[in-house]
Amino acid sequence: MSDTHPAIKKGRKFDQVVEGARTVFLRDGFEGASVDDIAREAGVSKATLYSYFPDKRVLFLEIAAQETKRQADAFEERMDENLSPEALLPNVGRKILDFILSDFGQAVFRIAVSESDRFPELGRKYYESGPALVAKRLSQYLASCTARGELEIDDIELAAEQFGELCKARLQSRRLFQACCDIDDSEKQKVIDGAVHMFLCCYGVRK
Amino acid sequence: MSDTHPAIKKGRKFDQVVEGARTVFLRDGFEGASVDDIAREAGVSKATLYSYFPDKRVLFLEIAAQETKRQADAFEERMDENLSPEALLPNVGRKILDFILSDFGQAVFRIAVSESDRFPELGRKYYESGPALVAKRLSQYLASCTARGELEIDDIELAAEQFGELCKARLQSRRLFQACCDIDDSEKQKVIDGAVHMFLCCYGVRK
DNA sequence: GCATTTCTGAACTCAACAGTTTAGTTTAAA
DNA sequence: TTTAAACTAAACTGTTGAGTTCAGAAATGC
Repeated sequence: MSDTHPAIKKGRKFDQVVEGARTVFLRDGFEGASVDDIAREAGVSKATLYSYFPDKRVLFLEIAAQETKRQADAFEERMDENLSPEALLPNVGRKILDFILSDFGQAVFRIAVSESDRFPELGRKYYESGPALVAKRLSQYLASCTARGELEIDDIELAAEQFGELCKARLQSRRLFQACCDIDDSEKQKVIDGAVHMFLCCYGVRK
Repeated sequence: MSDTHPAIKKGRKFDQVVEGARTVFLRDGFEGASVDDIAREAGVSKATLYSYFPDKRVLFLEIAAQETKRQADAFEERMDENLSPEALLPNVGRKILDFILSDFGQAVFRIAVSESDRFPELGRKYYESGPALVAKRLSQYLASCTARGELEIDDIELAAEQFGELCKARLQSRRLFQACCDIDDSEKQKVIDGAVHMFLCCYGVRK
């Protein structure tokens, strides 16, 4: 942001520009967003906007970088490795699902999918700071569980990705393709419970 | 196509137009495609194109409808209900995964995601003729397995969706976000085996 | 107060693109 | 071979949107 690269920030309305761009790009995508829209939303003149960013592309990439970072931060917190899978997985699952179904999660996903052709870097960054990061954190936790003998997993990374996948079952596509109005809480819980059950069924140690 | 609605088809180049539009729309999306491009790709003049379709939107929806139907056809064949899950699931999983990773599957998914805001109908249709259809067919099969006592499932539809989800683990996003060059066969097989194993582990009857 | 930097807004250029028109050419069928 | 329908090429209109320019207004620092 402005604080990290003060050299880039020359004026007082930098943050307004970024904030406006964020709103409009997340709402309309790259092509869909017009620079005039962004300037209006930011409460700033076009000339000001162009004094900060050389073109629309660069502005977009700046926003995309910020948002993937924001996404990464949402998952960066380490999991408590001492908790049992029975206790921890439902919470993690719920967090993943809530994020995916949130307006922000949907918007970022949509942008990443539709623009990763035009901006390959963006696709990779989204992947690294989203799905890959979650899988990595989860893998670390699962490894400690297997070390403690609470789980039995041969391919830990695959297991982590399977769990992530199971949490999205049904609901991600339903929301993405507007196949439903809204998703109530009990339905989310059913999916999470199913994911945890299936996971422990497969990788839990026999009692 | 032309044969199903001969009333719409007035001239001999109808199919060329559709074919060209298909190529360009799948490659560039709705905004990214220009009508001049389509006409050039189709080997047809713009006037001819506009003699068939009133505007770009309608042309796009025609293509989208065709492609979702094509997608549906790929999964329409009934599964052999007499096969055991151990025998059938790996094949089904492989089919799902291959489709998702194919150029066509990727292109249609990408279009559906990025245009379902502009064309809500498209999103719904994609969903119905893709994920929902697969889940439905799979549910029917799983029901017959539980009836035979080969599987033990309480929520059959959820189970079907879980299996579908497991088959995409890791590889769909990897491909979608260009986080890899290409995906070799052994990796696909590993994911499918993992999916089948997990599924049977959870829903298979104890032996 | 005065000077400097930042910002404004409105008008502008330029290119791309959707859709139309027209005058003339090709095709195919009778 | 004639005729009508289908098609073409190319020029044209109107719009939208990216990026620029500039004369002047507002904020900031001294």
